[in-house]
Amino acid sequence: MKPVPAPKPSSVAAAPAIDEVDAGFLESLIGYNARRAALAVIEVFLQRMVVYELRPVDFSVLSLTGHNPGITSRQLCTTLGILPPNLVGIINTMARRELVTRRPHPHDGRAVGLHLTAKGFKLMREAERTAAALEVEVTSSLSTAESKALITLLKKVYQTRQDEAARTPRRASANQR
Amino acid sequence: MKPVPAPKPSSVAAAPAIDEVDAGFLESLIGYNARRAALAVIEVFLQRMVVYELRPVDFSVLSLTGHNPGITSRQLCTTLGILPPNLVGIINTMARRELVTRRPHPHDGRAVGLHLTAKGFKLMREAERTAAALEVEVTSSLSTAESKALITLLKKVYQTRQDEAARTPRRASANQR
DNA sequence: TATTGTTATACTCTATAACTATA
DNA sequence: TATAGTTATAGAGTATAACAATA
Repeated sequence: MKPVPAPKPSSVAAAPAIDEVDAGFLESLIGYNARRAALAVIEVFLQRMVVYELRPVDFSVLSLTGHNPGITSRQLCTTLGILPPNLVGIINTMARRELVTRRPHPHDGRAVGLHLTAKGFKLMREAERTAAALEVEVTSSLSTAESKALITLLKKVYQTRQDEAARTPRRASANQR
Repeated sequence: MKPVPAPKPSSVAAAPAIDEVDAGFLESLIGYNARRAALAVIEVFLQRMVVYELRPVDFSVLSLTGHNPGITSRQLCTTLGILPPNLVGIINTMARRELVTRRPHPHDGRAVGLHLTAKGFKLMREAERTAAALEVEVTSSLSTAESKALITLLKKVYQTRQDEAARTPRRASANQR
């Protein structure tokens, strides 16, 4: 983006140098732009959540469990698009930190209901407040209407994908993301 | 957010089961929605690019090199937000596949200019066509105006983040996400 | 027979340190 | 001294297979 000295009118255009990268094609793709935006926001998220020792997944599990007392591992996996083996460690760590407890499921002996402790709820409230503040910051270049529109459009994209995947059963219900 | 059967007026609310997960809070966050949308689109992208043996990074490198002949590794890294050590293997593989060649940089003996071979250009054109087709598909639930708006809004989010990071030099220019 | 939760493990992606050649 | 490219390696994140307990 800086002013560049005019290219030497020299002869051999054999292997010219690039001074301004043209990423035009990539920037026309939803996937590319959505990934860049997600990474940019998550970068800030990571910084702000360090004090709570919460990674994005941890935050998601905390928030979902707080708003859905008794939720099962399976439900967390389906909602967040993560695999059961990878959730075990997350829950274990949170249990060791005394943020969540496992209680027997009311009518399924295989399943376990997850619940936040008082400490867990306190952390959830603080972390959600921080996330909400961060949200305002990250959307500072957008109007309120634009922020709402952005979220609506993003949901349309992934919910449509999700529905189509459900309508095209690969075997049963495709598990991930 | 779907209608939920009225809670049984039963007695012990000890450990109720969750039948519909409320992800309301998470769904209010740009980062969460952008990540979900990116993953949904990339999933389709992965499937369609299998025939070309191109992962998203490979595609990006191929496209950028095709549109910017003579681009350096450093420029690719900066543009795509990947680290130099992780790019080496990508370029090596693409060179082994005879898609790119390394040529001396016109006026910097340390740098190497990257160029597509004829085979590389052919693959780039095919892959870009596929990506463009996929784009139409993935935005089927959006109007043309909505698709354009979505991309504009996403760019606003990450370009603002990017600019602020540049204005707050942590040491020099913070390289990575 | 199918599903929940779990262990063990492999694979991919991303990050850090250190080296060389050139500027 | 700083930068471009590279090597080796460490660490996260994500994936598959297989098992016990329950449905």
